[in-house]
Amino acid sequence: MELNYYTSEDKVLLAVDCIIFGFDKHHLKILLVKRNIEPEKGKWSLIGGFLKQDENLDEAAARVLETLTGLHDIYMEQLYAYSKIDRDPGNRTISVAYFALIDVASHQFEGVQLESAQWFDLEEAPKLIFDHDQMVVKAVSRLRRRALTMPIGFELLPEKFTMRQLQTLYESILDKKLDKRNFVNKINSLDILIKLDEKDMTVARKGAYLYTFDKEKYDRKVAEDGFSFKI
Amino acid sequence: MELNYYTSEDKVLLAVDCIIFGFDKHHLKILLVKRNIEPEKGKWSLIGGFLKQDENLDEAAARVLETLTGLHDIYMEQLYAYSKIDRDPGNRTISVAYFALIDVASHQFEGVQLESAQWFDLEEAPKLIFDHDQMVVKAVSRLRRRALTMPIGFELLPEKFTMRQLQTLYESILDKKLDKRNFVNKINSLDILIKLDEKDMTVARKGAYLYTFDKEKYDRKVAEDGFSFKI
DNA sequence: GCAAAAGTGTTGTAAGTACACCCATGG
DNA sequence: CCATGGGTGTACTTACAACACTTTTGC
Repeated sequence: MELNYYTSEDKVLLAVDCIIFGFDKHHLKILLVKRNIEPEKGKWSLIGGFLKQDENLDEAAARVLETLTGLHDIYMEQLYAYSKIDRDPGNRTISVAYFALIDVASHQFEGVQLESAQWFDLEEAPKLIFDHDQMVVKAVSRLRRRALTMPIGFELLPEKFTMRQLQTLYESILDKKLDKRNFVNKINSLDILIKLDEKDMTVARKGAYLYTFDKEKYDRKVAEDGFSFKI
Repeated sequence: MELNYYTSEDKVLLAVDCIIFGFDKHHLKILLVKRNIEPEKGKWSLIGGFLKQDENLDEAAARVLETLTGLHDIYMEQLYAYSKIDRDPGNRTISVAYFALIDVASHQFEGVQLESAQWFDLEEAPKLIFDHDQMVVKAVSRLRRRALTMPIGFELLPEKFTMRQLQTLYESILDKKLDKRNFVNKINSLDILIKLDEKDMTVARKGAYLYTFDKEKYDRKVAEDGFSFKI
């Protein structure tokens, strides 16, 4: 039974749109779809959907992501609410943007083949409908800030990765070259990776050591000391 | 004429709630109201209102603020969208929180007297309705981050202020003591204040020099060099 | 003349940045 | 044996942190 106060107030359509970042060992990518409903049918767009009565925004964003990719338990974060009156010519709609981080390689998701979804290099992405380009710009900037202060880069990498992959990822996110020795020193000084007795031999004759992120150790350090991740 | 696509989708009530920060030369404060509608009538709350069809969220937040305080052209920033299903027992409502910065002293606003609104020291604020406490926590953390990286502290101060007032403001925001000499050196090295030939004689026998924020100079520095404000 | 707040520099320490060579291996 | 990318340490520079005494003037 619902009480229904505020009966005289306007109601609106509330959408979520997801900026999905991926990394394919060389470039930072975003996942886009060809929109299959009017208006703007056939144009490139972020994936999105409408909030339902029985879910909160986080759940709606996760649902939208899972519907397209089949993936769940993905890192997602609310970005910003977009509310320009005529932002969607189809109807007055407010959209709350979310961004998600997934590892392109590890997850062979079916959805991307089935739907008309496609990965784009961030620099080569097409123009998007509505205010979606604006959302992407903000998402990139948020990702950059997060990557510098939280260990979220690992969400974009496979379980096991080389130092060079991690560095390339950071170079993609920050859009600048980093010094190899300084980067390794910095990462090692954080002391939150496990160096495995295993090498990736595909990457060089010599091979390159594989590492994994030690989440337990990281969580312990944060809880115990006032440890804070900083690149 | 409206097109009305998406006709089968659920609509929701969309509210804005404002965390209004002030500074009274000693303490960081927030402005709260005694709620005058059901549910939770009579309890302390952030000021809020519902989004109307003919305005975007920024406009709604500005309207809500002006309705209570009579103030306009106030620094406001969108914080986060809160969407827990039963967050408001009156009805399913999504709320987008905004925070605002105003100078308590310079603005003698009538609203605060008329409505049952009241300034509270941040530490002494009462428990608030719904998820408003959670909003305040996030707003404080956002304010802290902004204050360290953008010149928004001046929004909370009168046009003319002393170095000590600026330092006390930062100490309130960051909730820690700062070293007087280091603080002055840091601020002066930024080179964005104008030192006036005028002293505030109420604050000490000796008097204290007054300063103003040189917004033009700041904007120029940001545009020309890659200058970035950092405390 | 003294209480009360303003004003002012230096030195040590930690973090960041720049930089070049050897190693291991598959072909 | 050589081409390729992996792996490693040091010196310099810059930002941050700690710290104490003199000045002014109303009472």
